[in-house]
Formats: sequence, structure tokens, C-alpha cells
Amino acid sequence: MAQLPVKDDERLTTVGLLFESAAGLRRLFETRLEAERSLSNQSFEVLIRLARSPGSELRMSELAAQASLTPSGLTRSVDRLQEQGLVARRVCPDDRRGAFAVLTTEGRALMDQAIPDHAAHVDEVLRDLYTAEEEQTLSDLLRKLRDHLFGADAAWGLTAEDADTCPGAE
Amino acid sequence: MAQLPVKDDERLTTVGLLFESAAGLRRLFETRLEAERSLSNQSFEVLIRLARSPGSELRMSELAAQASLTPSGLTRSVDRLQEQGLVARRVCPDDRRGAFAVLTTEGRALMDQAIPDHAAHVDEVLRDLYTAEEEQTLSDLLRKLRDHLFGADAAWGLTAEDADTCPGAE
DNA sequence: CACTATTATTTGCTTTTGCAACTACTTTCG
DNA sequence: CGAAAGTAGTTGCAAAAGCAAATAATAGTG
Repeated sequence: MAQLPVKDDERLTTVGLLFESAAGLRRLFETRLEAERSLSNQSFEVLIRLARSPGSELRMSELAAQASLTPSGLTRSVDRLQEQGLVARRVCPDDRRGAFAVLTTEGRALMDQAIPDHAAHVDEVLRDLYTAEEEQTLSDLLRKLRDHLFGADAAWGLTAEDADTCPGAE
Repeated sequence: MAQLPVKDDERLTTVGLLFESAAGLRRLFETRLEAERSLSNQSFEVLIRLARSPGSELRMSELAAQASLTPSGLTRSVDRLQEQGLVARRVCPDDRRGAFAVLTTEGRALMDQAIPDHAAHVDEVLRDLYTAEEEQTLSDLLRKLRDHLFGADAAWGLTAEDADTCPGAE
């Protein structure tokens, strides 16, 4: 089938919708997370990625990529979480330049509560909006974009097999 | 067809992909916009929405919603653009509390150049990634989400018929 | 009409973010 | 080995963003 060309305007619109949707969700979640857990959406992003990683830990640089922060942004974010007692740093024994961010016991406990709550909130927003098929499609299309923008690696998909770069865990 | 339930994990992943995609695009565009036009992505968002509105103007509050900023964030953003001579404020004659942000001649000239460039950049990223059909699907799914999160109004779709709340234009 | 409630935007102040420079380590290569 | 180049993370500083309170104008009510 001859594909009708997509016009510039439509592409710009799609990008605009993507930005608006992300910002809208961020604000929505932030309100609740702030109220119920005193967490910003950004902190939560950092925590959830740790929580979903093997050993509840991730290299700083990897975490920065996953949480959409620059290295310096992540350093401060982890500083804050550390002050709150939710995260600790662990030097990488293999490479002493490197550091892991690790969920503390307290952080783990918090996330064990917060993640189901958050998932329920996400459900609330998406469940009645999309069919299961649409949701799958959206996920696939977004993953394609994400992988294209970064390097097919990073993030959420949680293809666990990497991440454990630093065998000498505590 | 009985819809297989979507698992919590998958929903969380989808949301994560959305955040990552948006952040990735923002960084990508920002780099080029900064280099070629000395504009942040945020400023550009404000400008492009003005440029695509009838009369190149929009109420502050409407613009804030479209650009994913809080009212105060938008005030400062417009302050900066005004200092750069790209935007001006116009008091709404109907309602003297209200203000319009308007593209100046200079701002219009800038955007007449910048938008095609930006559109080309967006094309570069999306053209070979998605089929026309996929792109349409993505756009539809995102629009549904955006409309659900806000009030089916706002933004890009540019259903021009509103916006002209303030008849007494200059 | 005076009086209270609402709405639109701005301002004061604090937090978050980013860039660029810096430190500390590792790797490469002569 | 030892200097040069590269990598991981942190810090100083400045820009941007948000919240809450202030301002200004409009709407509603008795």
C-alpha cells in the first residue's frame, strides 16, 4: 500500500502530544506522590528504577540515563535520597571511580508499599482509556522510539542480564 | 476477543517509556535549537505554539497549559522572550486582568525560519522509524491520553475556533 | 451599591537542573 | 613502567521552575 506521506505539521503535532502527555502524567503522579509519600516524581523515578533492578542497585551513570537526568542532576538527586535515608552509595570494587546507588532497607520498604500504590494509580488512568491491544501498541511504538533515541539498551524493559557489572556485592 | 489483562508491570513500563522518549526528544531538539537559534526547547515550545495560533497570540494561561508550564513558569518564560524581543504582551481589552502573549515581527520572522528547520529535524528522527500508519496510530493514542489528562481542549491540534476570546485586536 | 468570592497574572523565595570545570581512577601505548 | 588520553562521578555557579502569597480586576449577592 502506497503510504501517504505524513505532513510536517502532523509530525510536529505528534511530538507536541508526546511532550504534553508526559508532562501531564508527571504532574498527575507528582501530586499524589508528594501528598502520600513526600516524594517528587523525579525522586520516584530514581527509586523505582533501583527497586526494579537486580540487587536494588545500579551504577550512577546507568541510573542517570534511565531517570532522564544528567550526571550532575543524578548526583544531587542521590544526595537528597541519601539524606532521606532511602538510598546509599557503594563504591564499585572493580573500578574505584565508579559508584553504585543502592536502595537501603528503608528505601526498599518504602518502595514495596509505594510501587503497588503507584501501579494502581497508573491503572486508574490507563485502564479505561485504552484496550489491552492499544496499550500494547503504544508500548511497542514508544519502545521503538526510545531505543532509537538511546542505544536500544537502557531502562525499564529490565533485560536484567547486564547491570551486575560489579560481581563483588556485599 | 477476551482482552488479556495488562499487567501492572507492563503499565509501569509503558509510562517509563513515555517519560524516557519525551526526555530523549527534548534533549535532542534542545541541542540543535540551542546551537542554531540560541533557544531552549522550552522557549521554542512557547514560540511554536504562538506561531501556530491565529494572530500569533494566546492568553497567558492557555499558553502555560500548552507549553506544560505553571503560570509562574510561563510568566518568566515570556519575560525572557520579551527581553529577546521575540514576544510582546498585550492587555486583553475585555478583561483587564488578562494578557495575551503575541509574537513580535522579529519573533514571527524567526519562527518562519525555525519551524521548517525543526520540522526537518523531526522528520529525520521519525521518518525512517515509523511507517505512516504507525505514526498515525501513535498520534491517535497520544492524543487520546492528552485529552484524557487535560480537558479534551488545549494545544497543538489547533482547532482554531477558540483562542480569539478577545475580539478587539489591534 | 458595598462586600465577598473568583479568576488571571505576577513576584518572593527555594529547590532542582544543567553546563563546564575538576578530581580520581583506568587504560593505552611508546 | 610512565605519560597521555579517556572515563566516572562530583562540585561551583547560574538559569529555570515551582509553590505560596500578593495584586489587580471581574462576578455575584444581599
